Amino acid sequence: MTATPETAGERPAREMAAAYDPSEVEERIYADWERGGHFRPSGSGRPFTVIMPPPNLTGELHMGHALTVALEDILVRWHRMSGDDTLWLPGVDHAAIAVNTLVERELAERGISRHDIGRERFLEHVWEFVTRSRSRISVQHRRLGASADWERERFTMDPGPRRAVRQTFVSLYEDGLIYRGERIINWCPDCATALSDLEVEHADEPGAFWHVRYPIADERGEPSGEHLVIATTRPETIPADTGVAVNPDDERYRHLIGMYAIVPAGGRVVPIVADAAVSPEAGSGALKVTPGHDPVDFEIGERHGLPILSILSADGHLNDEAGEYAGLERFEARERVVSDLEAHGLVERIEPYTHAVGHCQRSGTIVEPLVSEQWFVRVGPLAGPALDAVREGRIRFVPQRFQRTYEHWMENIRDWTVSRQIWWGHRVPVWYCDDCDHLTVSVDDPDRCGGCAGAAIRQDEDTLDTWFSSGLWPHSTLGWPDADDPDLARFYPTQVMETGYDIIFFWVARMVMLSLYNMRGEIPFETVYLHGLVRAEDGTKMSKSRGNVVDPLAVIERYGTDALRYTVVSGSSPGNDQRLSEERLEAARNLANKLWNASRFVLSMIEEGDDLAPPRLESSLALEDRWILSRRARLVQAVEELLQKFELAEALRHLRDFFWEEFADWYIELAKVRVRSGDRSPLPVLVDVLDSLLRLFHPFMPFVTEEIWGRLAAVRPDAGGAPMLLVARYPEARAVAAFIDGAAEGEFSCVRDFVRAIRNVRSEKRVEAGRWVEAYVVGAEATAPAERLRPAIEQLARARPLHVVGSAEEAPSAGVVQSVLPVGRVVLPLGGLVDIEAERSRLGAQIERLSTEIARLEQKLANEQFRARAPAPVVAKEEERLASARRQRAGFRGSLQELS
RNA sequence: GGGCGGUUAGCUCAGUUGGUUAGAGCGCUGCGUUGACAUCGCAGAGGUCAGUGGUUCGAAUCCACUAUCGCCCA
Repeated sequence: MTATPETAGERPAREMAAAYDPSEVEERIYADWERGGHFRPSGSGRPFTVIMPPPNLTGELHMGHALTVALEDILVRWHRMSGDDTLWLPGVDHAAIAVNTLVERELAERGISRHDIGRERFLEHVWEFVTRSRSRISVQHRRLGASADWERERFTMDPGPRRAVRQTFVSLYEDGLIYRGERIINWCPDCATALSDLEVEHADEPGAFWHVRYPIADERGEPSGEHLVIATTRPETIPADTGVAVNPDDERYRHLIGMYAIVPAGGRVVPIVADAAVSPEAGSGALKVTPGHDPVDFEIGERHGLPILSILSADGHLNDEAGEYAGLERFEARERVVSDLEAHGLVERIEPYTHAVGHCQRSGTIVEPLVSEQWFVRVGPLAGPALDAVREGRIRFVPQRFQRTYEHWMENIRDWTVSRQIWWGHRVPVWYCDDCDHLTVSVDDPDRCGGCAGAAIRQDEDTLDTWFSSGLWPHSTLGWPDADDPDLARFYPTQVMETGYDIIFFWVARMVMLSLYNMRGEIPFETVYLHGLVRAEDGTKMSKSRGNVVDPLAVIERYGTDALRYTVVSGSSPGNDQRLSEERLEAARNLANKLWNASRFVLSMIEEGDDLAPPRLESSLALEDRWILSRRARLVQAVEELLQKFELAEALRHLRDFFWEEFADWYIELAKVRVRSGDRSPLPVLVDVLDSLLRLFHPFMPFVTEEIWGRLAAVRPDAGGAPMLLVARYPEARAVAAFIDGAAEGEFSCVRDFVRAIRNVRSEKRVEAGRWVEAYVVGAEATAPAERLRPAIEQLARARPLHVVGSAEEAPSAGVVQSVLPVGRVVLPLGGLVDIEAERSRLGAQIERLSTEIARLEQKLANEQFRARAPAPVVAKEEERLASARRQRAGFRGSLQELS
């Protein structure tokens, strides 16, 4: 065939490169979307709101963010295309401690400490950093394809959210749910601030039990000559001991209760008390009580009126209270105390001991429990409603198992330390008065004391835990506390909160508590969708210290955004971790390319004058058309159901399978045959199914689909007048349900089996791929469809001449290779290629396989219990399988007989 | 110590009301490139679904126990 001159109709395709090049497409398309204002809510339809978890200011976006963006963008694009009034509100978190530390470190490089320059100057430096960092995050989000409404972007330090923080603090204070008190808290000497319990990570570490002798004394402090052995893991805290405790039921020590002990470092005489909290099994069974530096001891101390000694300063060095150890760093002090004790013969033995040690989540430093005056949120009263909302099903977890995790935490909740000794963040809105004791707690900066009206007031120096402001995120971003904000009325409560399971307590739980509190019982979101971690290829957690962090932007450069999104989404089953690998990224890139090329081909087939109106259900439709349209309808249905159930990866798998294995591998191949013979009728079907596929795929792989769809729309504009794919209508199951055609599917699958059977025989018999072979298709009931698709079978199986016959008698039996199928058989007269012996054993093997199958089915069907209890369709199915297996076996037996 | 999750092909993983002969990607084997795609096509090999016991007509799926790995909480 000679090359024909290109027709005008081939124009759109000829512009398409032979391979999809994301770098040429993505940024241009994103700019078009944004310029078109398509990320704003449409203003009509049911509201659908997602508030984006605000990434930390500090860093580059990582794979976790990429997954978040991908999952949320899928939901958002799907709802937008479904006609909902969709709002995806992005934001950024000020990451108080992290940023404070980062900027301090930058300054330290220039030899400056924040205290040298003061609060105001320091904050200027921070804001400078904030501006740089925010723009970087924003660019990264756009590269990921996030269709978020940037005009509504919020920062936790914006005036609105700031006001929300203050209002919440004031309300909680007035309701008695926030208080200031001297309590034992977790102190990070590195960050020089208090931390909440959640910010402390426990890790088992090898340490030791130092068994130390405490001499016994009478009330005048005179040694009695006796001593008591106490095991401790932290000997450096001995100078802060203010008591010794034993279990009241412990026979060994009962006689010592009421006596005194001499603290072996410092020589203080302290009382020996009885307390049930002491476990007789732990260590020696006697406990040194250090209320200033241990949470359990703090409580024991309170019960027995023991004084609190605090020997540690903010930077982790011992202070003057530690006497001779003052000025030593805490671990140096440990060594010194131990060596002094040893010198005095007071160490009985040292026992290796592995125990859980608390580390600062940010700096990794070992945290010190110490007594300090801080602000606390009394969370108990907030936890009740937060539990109810979940138990009553008003808030739902996906996957559901996390509900139990949430409930367990809520049920055992403890007061929340919210003040931090750093400057970056929301400053505690409390003013102290130099003239009276009154605390002025106010939303607006006061100029005089609320108690005595004096002007000598000072604001609290501390700032609030970052999570305090992010806990307000679902409503503070929508305008609260301004009750008149139209966004709050329209978009609250939100529908989905999608985030990592690792921040259920930090964030999700607190959002529920604080939102219910501020919004008078209205929930912040209906569904909490939790995803897992994106791990490195070897299954380890990505971390800077391991150096195995994969940068999403680097991946995008190499594979494209759609490939990245496909990879992380297809690998994510809710709540489970996944591993990222080069292979999976390559597979995803290949899919994008396949989509591109299949589309390129379909578009290239379109000619001027082709009727491209969507196909309608008519009897004139060819079998394969009815088949693919039926399959599409089922696909639309499956995707719709799966998306509703948040089964995004499963929906994507259905899409991929339909596209690749049905549309590309079969329908397009069949269409080629017709079009080459001059039949234009497949065009409307090709175009329409491609159009649906682009729409269906779009939320998952927005760029490649938008790019192709633009070319498609140039020849067949959207019926609804959509200017771009992201605002075109998403296919709905309801609209295509009528195309479901079981008969067409059944007939087509017979034809497909015939083609496969012929290919199979050819391959087994090593017939050269290019060679045409004569073949018989024995159709039985499938004769009519086989006849109708004769040209397709010829082409796809490279079988010519092809004889379609009704029964086996009409096909030759000598010198042939046969394959018997459930619906019929194929017969290839391969003459010299046929090895009779090989053929005989091949058929024998088939017969044996079928016999086993038949025996199994017969036994099953003979079982009265099965017939009585299994549902009728299941029984019928098994019967059909049995009949089919018997037919096939009969066919093989016949063939075998004819061979001899 | 309490709770949760994983264990399915060589590797990474799907498998959501229990019902064909358990699937995919990658890898592997054979064949294939003049017409969408070698970032591809066709054909194929490969699994006692961690183990044991139980429930059931029927179990990868439900229950119990065991082993092992991991996570969270204390």
